[in-house]
Amino acid sequence: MRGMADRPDTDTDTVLRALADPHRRQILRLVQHAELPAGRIAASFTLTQQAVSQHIGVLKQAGLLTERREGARRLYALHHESLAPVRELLAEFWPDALSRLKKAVETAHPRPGKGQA
Amino acid sequence: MRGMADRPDTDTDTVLRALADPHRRQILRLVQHAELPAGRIAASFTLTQQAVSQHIGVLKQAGLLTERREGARRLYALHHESLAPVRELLAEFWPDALSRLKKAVETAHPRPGKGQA
DNA sequence: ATCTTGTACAAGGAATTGCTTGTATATCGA
DNA sequence: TCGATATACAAGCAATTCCTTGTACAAGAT
Repeated sequence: MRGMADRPDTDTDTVLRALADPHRRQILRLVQHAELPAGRIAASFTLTQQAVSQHIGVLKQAGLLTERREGARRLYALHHESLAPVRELLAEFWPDALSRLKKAVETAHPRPGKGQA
Repeated sequence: MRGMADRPDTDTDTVLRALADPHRRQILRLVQHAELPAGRIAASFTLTQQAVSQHIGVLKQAGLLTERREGARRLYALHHESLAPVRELLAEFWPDALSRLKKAVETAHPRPGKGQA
C-alpha cells in the first residue's frame, strides 16, 4: 500500500505509467491512424496474445485506447485526448518546449498556412 | 550531442517512469526555479530522508535533475531539456497538442533511426 | 580528534509489473 | 449442433518499485 492512492493526480500517474513501456507505445503507434482488432495488434509482437491483451488493458484503463466491439472482435484506436496530463506536465515544467517545437515545424514547412494543401 | 541514434529508446522509458510518481513530480516542482539542497527537499515530505534521496536518484538517473556539490551539501535543480522524450512523444501521438499544424510534425521529424521496441 | 550535520549506500519487505500457461466466454461458419 | 476463431480472465512467478530501518562517509564546528 505504498504510493498514496487518492491523490488528485492519479490520472497523470496512470497515463505516464501506461506510456512508460515500449510495447505499449508500439501499440499506440499501430492504432494511431486507424483502428485495429486486438488480434492484428497481437500478431505484430513476439509476445503471447494474452500479454498483448494485458497491455491493451493498461492502455484502456489509462483512457488512451477506445474500444469498439464488432462481432467477436474488438477494435481499438488511440484516444489522443487522454494524453492531456502529458501536455500539462510539459507545459508546467518546460513551457518553452511547445513553442520551440512549433517553431521547428514552421521552419521545416515555410508555408504554415491554414490551407496546407 | 545529437547522435545516439543506435540506442533503443530506454531514455523514454526512464524519463516517463521517473515522472510517473507524484512525489517525484513534486520534487521537480520544488527545484524548477531555483536549486535546493537535498535536505530542504526532503524536509517538505513526510517520507524519510532516505526515501527522498532515492527519488532524487531516480530523477538524476533520468537526467531530470542536475547535481552540484557545495561542501557537504548537494544542490539539485531541474534539467528541463531531459523532458525531450516527453515532447517527442506528444509530437508523435498528439501533434495538435503542440501546435495547430496537423500531422506536419511527422513530416518535419521523420526520425528514421529512432524507432524502438 | 570528536561531535554534529548533510547526505548517500545497503538490506529487506510488501505491493506491483510484465510475462507465462491454462481456461473461459462469445461469436461465426458448417 | 459442433468446431474454429477472437479475445479476455485467472493464477503463478521473477523482477522491479517504493518504502522502511540501519549504517557509512564526508565536511564543518568545537
